[in-house]
Amino acid sequence: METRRTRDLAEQPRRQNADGKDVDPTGSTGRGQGRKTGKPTLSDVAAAGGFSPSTVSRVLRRPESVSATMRQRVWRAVEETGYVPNTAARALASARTNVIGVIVPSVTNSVFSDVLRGVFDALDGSAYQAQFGNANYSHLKEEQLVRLFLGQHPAALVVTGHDHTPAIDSMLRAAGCPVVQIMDLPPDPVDMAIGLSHAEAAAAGARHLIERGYRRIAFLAAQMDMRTRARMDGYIATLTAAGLFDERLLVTTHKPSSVALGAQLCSEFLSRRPDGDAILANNDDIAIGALFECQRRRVAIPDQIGICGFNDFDYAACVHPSMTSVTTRRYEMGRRAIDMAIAAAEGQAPKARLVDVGYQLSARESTARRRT
Amino acid sequence: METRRTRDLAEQPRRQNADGKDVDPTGSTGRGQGRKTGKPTLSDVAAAGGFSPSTVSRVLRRPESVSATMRQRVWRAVEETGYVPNTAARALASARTNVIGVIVPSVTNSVFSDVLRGVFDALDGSAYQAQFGNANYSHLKEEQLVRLFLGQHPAALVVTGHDHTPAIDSMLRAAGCPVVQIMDLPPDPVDMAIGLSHAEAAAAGARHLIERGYRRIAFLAAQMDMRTRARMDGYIATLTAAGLFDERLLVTTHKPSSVALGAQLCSEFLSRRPDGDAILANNDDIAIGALFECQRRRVAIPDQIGICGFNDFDYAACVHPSMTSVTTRRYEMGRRAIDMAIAAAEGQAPKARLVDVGYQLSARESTARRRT
DNA sequence: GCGGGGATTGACAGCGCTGTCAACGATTCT
DNA sequence: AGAATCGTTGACAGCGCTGTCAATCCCCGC
Repeated sequence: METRRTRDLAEQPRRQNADGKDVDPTGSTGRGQGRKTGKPTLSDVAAAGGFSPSTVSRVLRRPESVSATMRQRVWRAVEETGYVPNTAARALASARTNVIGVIVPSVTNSVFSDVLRGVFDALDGSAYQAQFGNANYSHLKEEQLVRLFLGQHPAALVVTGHDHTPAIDSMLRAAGCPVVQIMDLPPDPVDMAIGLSHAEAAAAGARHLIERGYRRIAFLAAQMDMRTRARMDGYIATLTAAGLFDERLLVTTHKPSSVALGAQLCSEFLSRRPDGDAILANNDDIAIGALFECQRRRVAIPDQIGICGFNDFDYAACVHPSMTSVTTRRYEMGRRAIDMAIAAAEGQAPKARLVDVGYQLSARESTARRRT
Repeated sequence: METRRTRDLAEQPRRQNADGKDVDPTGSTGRGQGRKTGKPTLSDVAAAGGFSPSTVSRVLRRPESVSATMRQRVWRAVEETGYVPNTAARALASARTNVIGVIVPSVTNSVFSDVLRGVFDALDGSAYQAQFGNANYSHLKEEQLVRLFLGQHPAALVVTGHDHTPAIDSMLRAAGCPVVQIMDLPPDPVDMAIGLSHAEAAAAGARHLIERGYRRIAFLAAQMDMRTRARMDGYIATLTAAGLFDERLLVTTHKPSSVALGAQLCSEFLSRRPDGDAILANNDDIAIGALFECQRRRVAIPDQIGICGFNDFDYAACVHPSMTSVTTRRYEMGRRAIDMAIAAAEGQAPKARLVDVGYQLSARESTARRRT
């Protein structure tokens, strides 16, 4: 803190007394300016307006419990002093905060940036704020974050997925605050959950490809997290049922998902199975990478190879040829998760513990093969 | 809080006394378990181990100021009680926090998700955490956020850009904590800044197109924020200097940037200027949207139209034809901004107040026109 | 063998706010 | 008119932690 001494503008009257005499223009009993931070406190406001700190607190917390005249006077005093409540003091005294912890496995992944947008929008205008944790697809990191967040008495916690370690699971179940699991439909939700069945969604994509006449359908996936596995399961089940499954159709890696990686996986598939005729991608970035790779190789889409992505990012509809994808409601999950968390934090009984936001197959040109 | 009663696992011994008698196994003077939250407090740890709360606090804050034996005993007691420090109490007592406020204009925009990734990585392993604010490209919202964040005594503040309102500017200058402005090179930094000259970077893109023989070069832009304007200025200056500027080459909108919008802007340009031969896009999503639109119209890239994007997102190199773009170091800005903030928060003098991370032109196929 | 100095540890008073309870009119009811 | 009631406001004791200052102890040199 030595590095910069910005002048403290002291926008408000600061009854500083360099000579030791107490200067209190209001003549009230307030204890004067806050000693530590220099910022006006509740008592300063009370002193300035001539009422008790309790009243000021009340006006700020539950205005309806104070008479209209008093409310007006307090508001004026708050403005005059430029008072800003001290979050830490409030949290300490009330043993609660307005912080909702949100833990996602990645901030880079477009999937989660859509979720975060929903979160921000839901929070906007509410009295709550989010604290984000990036678990980096690591259980260890997730555990640290849950511990850290819970230590701060959050109003609620939003976590991604349901494949927690036992330690995390028991911490969540003992959290003492509402917990919302997002993205999945856990069989045994900790508290509340909002998501979709990734297995079913992927199965729908696979079924679509089969219906369009494709037979040798690869599954391309990176970042083998739980949702990816669930999608793979849905894919395998569908292809097996149709008598089309073959181990060599699975092209996966543990590296994080990206467009470049999609191109790579596509290359691998085409060299491994030169007769391959379709791709079900675990994510749109993989799908679009595969699409570009096909274009580079002058492989015709959708006639030689059909491609179905997953998630339906905004560019899926824009590429040429436009890309078929399984649409997921990521924004909605983020938004409603926070709505549910806030409602629960305020004591409302949840309308539903488990919300299925579903999915939707958005068929476009990349799978529009003429039936064979 | 009525909705769910998760059992409080009370992982640690909780000297609860239902019958009113005080049960204190240690026989020490500690005041027993915390009444409010039920969680163990500093005094509980002290009581459990038989030393004073001050000592425990010291071991946690500045271990080197305590004897090795004591340190060991305290650590053991902390583990036994499962003690987790109360952030609010610490913040209140010490009038400081370990929170670094980070305000960005958008979380959806890939530009900022890269920055955030840098922020998360820099924070990881440090004792600090971030609190994010999404200003939504609104000065009003930004002002609220700055006020809100500053009210919480952050350890530092990271803000985007430098076109703040006077109110924000004076709040930042009076912040009393380190402030890092990112993305730009402000002529008069509030405190510290890390960024690049968007005008120069865009000028480099424009120069590249001119060198490649393009003459009727459009500037496509959405989300007319300050950086977009700076880029437009760089573009205009370069084209004007080359005698190539024409108002009708500017195709802009205030809508938020997206791939779909890029396609739209491209359409508009092509219909407005059927003779247009190149596009300098303000952002890669605009550029890629334009590229797709050209493909849809069977306009040859790079021969009929050359396209240069901005930022160099990971897919720029993957599309077909691969896309020329001006590379910016977004991850680095996020990462180093936090490093600078932490260093300053810990009293170190900044190595530099203004850091220019530069840019780089990544020439690829989309501008590889045979010279005319 | 005793005083001085440094290294450790403990005591204590808040940090700014909230929740609880008491006090105080102003009504309303009997 | 007196009692009971309601609606408001104020007093006060912490919430759990830290910073400061005082107390204690140990080691050394004279």
